Amino acid sequence: MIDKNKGKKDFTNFLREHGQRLTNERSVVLNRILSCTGHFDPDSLYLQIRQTGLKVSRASVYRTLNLLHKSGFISIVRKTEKGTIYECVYGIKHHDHMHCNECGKVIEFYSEELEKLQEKICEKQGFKGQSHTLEIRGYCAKCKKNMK
Amino acid sequence: MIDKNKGKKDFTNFLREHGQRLTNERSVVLNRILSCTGHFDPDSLYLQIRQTGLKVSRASVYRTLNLLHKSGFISIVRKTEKGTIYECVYGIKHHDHMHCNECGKVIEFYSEELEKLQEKICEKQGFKGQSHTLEIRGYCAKCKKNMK
DNA sequence: TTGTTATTGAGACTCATTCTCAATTAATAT
DNA sequence: ATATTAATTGAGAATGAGTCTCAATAACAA
Ligand SMILES: [Mn+2]
Ligand SMILES: [Mn+2]
Ligand SMILES: [Zn+2]
Ligand SMILES: [Zn+2]
Repeated sequence: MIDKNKGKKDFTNFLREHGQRLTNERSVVLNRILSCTGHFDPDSLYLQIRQTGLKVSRASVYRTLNLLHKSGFISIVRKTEKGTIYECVYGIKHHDHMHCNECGKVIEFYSEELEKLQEKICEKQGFKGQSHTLEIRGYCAKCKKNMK
Repeated sequence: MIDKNKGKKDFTNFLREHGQRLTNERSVVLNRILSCTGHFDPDSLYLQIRQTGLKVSRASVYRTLNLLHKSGFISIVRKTEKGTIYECVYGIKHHDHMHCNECGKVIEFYSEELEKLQEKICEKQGFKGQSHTLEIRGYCAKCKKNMK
């Protein structure tokens, strides 16, 4: 389970280093994304927050998401026609995604071998890799079967 | 070099199969993207076309780019705040990208080993991979040096 | 506390992309 | 070739995710 107190402390430190403050609004958004298990989009997040009775404006949600992205708490899963999809990566093992073109299902996977190979490829180019996004698109097992 | 005639034929076939027609406008856009060596965005493409004296509306450029994407002539490199960046992939060997966070340089690379490994990983999940996008972000050799 | 400065929120604004619909054009039938 | 039918185009309006403005407010340091 994710340690929210540590998260709060880490985020505060990030903000401090940039001359910024931990406000109530930022704290609310932070808490919400630390509770998110899956992928999410800004507006759903906003609505979820409002449903709990807390008041944070859309502008602040967007602003905070940008901060959380810069500080590495969340990462962008993909950008669709309808907006950006994020996921919380704080205290969560890195993984990549497969995306079913038919039903939209998302499969998360991790391969040590794949990570190592990417590092090797970066070295060959003199490139210092920091992060990466790999999305494999195609058909999940179920949809694959239904196609015949 | 890319065979534009074959390209035209292939695109026409795609359109026919969908009850659509190869118009002058679509032909102009197709020709332009087949001449593109690097990455491009819709509006630059539109302006390039206008500069050659040809008349194609923005709406048609966008519409045709969508068709070219669906038919596999172009692929989306990345979506930025400022819009979508495409590249022509017709008759061009697949590759992935490294992106320098500092200077914006883009390195294209290809690794047979990486492709094979991805296939293996897909099989393990019962997933039928069709396409993928891998973007590695970090620092290019030059920027890496300038950081110290 | 007090002073200083960052932050917030409502709504205006941006701008890439899509939509509308009357006029036009490609493909097909006669 | 000409008429028929349906797809396509373009100008500009519309959409909508995300950003910006700025007066009011809250965080923080002393
Ligand atoms: Mn994920
Ligand atoms: Mn490329
Ligand atoms: Zn599926
Ligand atoms: Zn660089």
